[in-house]
Amino acid sequence: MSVLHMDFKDCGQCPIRHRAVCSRCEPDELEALEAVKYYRTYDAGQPILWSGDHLEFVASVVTGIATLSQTMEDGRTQMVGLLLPSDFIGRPNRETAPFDVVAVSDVTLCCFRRRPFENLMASTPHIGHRLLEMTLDELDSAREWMLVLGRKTAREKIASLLLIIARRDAVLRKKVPSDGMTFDLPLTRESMADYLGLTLETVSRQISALKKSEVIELQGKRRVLVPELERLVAETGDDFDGGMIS
Amino acid sequence: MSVLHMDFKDCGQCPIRHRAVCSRCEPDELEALEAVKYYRTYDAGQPILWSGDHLEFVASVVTGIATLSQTMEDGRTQMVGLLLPSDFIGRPNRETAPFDVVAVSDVTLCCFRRRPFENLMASTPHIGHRLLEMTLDELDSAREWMLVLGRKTAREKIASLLLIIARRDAVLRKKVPSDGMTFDLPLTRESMADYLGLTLETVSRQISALKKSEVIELQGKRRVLVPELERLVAETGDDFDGGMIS
DNA sequence: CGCAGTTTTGATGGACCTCAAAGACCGTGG
DNA sequence: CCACGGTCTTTGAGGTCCATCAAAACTGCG
Repeated sequence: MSVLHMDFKDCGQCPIRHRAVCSRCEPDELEALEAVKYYRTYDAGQPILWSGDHLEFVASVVTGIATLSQTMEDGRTQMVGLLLPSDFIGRPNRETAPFDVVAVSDVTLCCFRRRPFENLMASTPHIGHRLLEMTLDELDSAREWMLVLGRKTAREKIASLLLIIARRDAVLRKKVPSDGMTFDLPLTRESMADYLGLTLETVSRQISALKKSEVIELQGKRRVLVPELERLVAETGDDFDGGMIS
Repeated sequence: MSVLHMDFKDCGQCPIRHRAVCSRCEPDELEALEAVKYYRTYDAGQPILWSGDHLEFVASVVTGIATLSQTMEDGRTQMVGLLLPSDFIGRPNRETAPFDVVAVSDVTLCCFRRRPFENLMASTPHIGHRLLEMTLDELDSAREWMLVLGRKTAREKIASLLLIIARRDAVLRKKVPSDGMTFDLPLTRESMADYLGLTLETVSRQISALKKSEVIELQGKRRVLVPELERLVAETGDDFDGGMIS
């Protein structure tokens, strides 16, 4: 951990340098950002922010995975986003967090105190432009997910989630999703259920069903092999691959 | 219609001047925008954009209501957004429309050809800032809607939708939602079903049920009276009012 | 081994969907 | 004025998918 920590103290070495909110910055802008940034780490399972918390910082996810979720008083939970490396947490000009943010794996954040960040945004248009672009992408993803939540069957929901994870995983290792690929599920059955608007039992049953139909194979409980990508895509209910990864 | 048309040829007279993407612009910036804008109108029911269409313009809704939706090949439809006056359609730096846009009522758009708009955005930061702010708000709304779609019961979904429409209606007439207020449903039962991830029969049944429980009264099929706002809020499943309108 | 957390599997019930038909509303034309 | 058709809405009957409740199997770890 501390080794990594060392590594990206210098923005030039940062693993998310080319995708994060800072990706468009010129060297001098980067220097200004570098002056107000600091790193924080969270262990798997730890909360990062509670809904309603005062926002003292905004941040980029550098490593690890976090979830964005909402919970009703009676305990019903809906995950509203999956935060992967380079994704942005928080928003300028807002005092409080609108959702819960929880570290799913060990997480490292690159944080900026909110006020200085807001000032910087006003003076360096590249940050604002990139943030707009990222936010528009997030909005499209959220809207696509609304179709999954509102209209898809349990089986289609599972297939959709598996496909998304498969694609993101492929992007991370700079490969193209292909037949025979394998990937790890970063989420528990319960988290998957919270993402999909199902119960964990239904998630388990549908994964078993997809296995039985030979759409996927399991290597242990968390590792998935996709023999034929086309068959998984067919199970999502979408007509075709839907135009690549986000 | 043509009277209105005359009215907002001058941005200074525009009804959405203070909320739309142009709301932060200085007089000279407004002049530049004014040079590339033009109005288009659509009759109720007309499509404005099909998913996949080449985007030649971006636009603000000036009057009327439009929906943003997605349809699967087998016909299942999910509405992913409701576009009201001042809401923005399209996105800079994207060639094609990601969703269908349909006029629900008669609609007037203030359009900007996309290229000139993109250039303007690069030179006038106020537009980009406002668009970022609006997009972040939209993203929060979309995420809140994911909880409705994923976790709420049919009755809670209906109550949530009614409350949202009630609040937006109150904002439009510059009032505060209150006991005894009335408002019109701009959507058919089928559109409501598409918004809520239900069937139109279930929507109808749950509206009847809320009427029977005296949470709402109906004046005709499209006009709703809310005797006690608190009771409607209670039916949404949310703990309390959730911090005002967006 | 024994325990806690996670996952699977089974049995049952209920919320919502599907199919069907009747009722309400509205404009058109006789 | 009423008949007529079209659209929207309501209501009913029955079935299905998924939630709920319950218990067993698996996994990792002290």
